[in-house]
Amino acid sequence: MASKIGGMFSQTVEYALRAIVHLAKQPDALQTTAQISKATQVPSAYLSKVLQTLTRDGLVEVKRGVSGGYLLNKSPDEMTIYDVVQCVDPMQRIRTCPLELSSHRKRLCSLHAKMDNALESIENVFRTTTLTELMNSPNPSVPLCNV
Amino acid sequence: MASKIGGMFSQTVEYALRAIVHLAKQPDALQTTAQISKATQVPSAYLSKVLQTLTRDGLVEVKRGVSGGYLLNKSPDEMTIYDVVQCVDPMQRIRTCPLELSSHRKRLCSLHAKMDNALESIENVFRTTTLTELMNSPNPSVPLCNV
DNA sequence: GCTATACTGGACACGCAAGTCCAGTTTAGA
DNA sequence: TCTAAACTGGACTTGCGTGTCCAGTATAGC
Repeated sequence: MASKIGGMFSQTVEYALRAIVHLAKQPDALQTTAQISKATQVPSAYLSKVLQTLTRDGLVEVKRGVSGGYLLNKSPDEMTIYDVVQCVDPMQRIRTCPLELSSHRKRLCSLHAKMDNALESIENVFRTTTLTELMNSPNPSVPLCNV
Repeated sequence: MASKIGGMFSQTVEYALRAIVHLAKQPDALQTTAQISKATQVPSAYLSKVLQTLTRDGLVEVKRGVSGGYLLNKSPDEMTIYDVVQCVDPMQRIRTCPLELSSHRKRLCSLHAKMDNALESIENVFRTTTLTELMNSPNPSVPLCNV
């Protein structure tokens, strides 16, 4: 079992992002679980669960039966990393005191305020990165593509 | 069992930070596990494990036996949130491709580069926040203090 | 030195994330 | 209509994070 990415992101988030990026790169051809699994190296039985989650939230579209498969359900420039993360393993900003101290109800203490700052900065990165940006990055290594 | 803070930070990190902040506020008196547990509302048996970890890395000092307890081992302005996090539940920047695709060895693909950006921004917040800053924040709610 | 206080270390329990497996359902195409 | 391809849903396993408990050890103070 692979452990968490950077000690912060769940394995499921990593898998979902790989799958979504793969679908974004194949806009015209339905991709079966087996195909996505091969391309992304995500275990296929588990990938199947992840794709079900993505389907339930409408991020991907599914066609069952022979010659079925998955398709991205939006334009890649309308979908962000944040959308994917929120679908499979939602991050929540800290809005109330985890200790439920009454005096912290309205305003977080400095500790939790700082932790929430950290979450906010992640949220900013994720909300502003579309799939299109991931694919068109000047970075020479294309996601998932071993060339 | 309480779940993860913001879906990102482990419960252990939250507990360790509460304990450290409590110790920072009591620079002159050894604090027993029971005292810290009461102040921070961390289950004492588990807190004891967390304090052992903090002790092993030298963040706190322990004195055993009668009238023993724990003490912060550094000045509060020399210890950051990052130090505590790295001690109990280290975050690691993404430096190599989680898929181990050979072409990604030297340079992360845009997806993992973005995820690492997110980690970097957390790291920045945590590295630059000392315990002193947490205690002297203009924020009216003092950490852990229900007043 | 005795004793009560307090930490240490190991064993154990529980729940959830990750991962597998399979019987059931849907559907294109022959 | 039959069949094979492909997704669906549920049961099951495993490992780890969280959390408990207890016997052992260290030590201050009498």
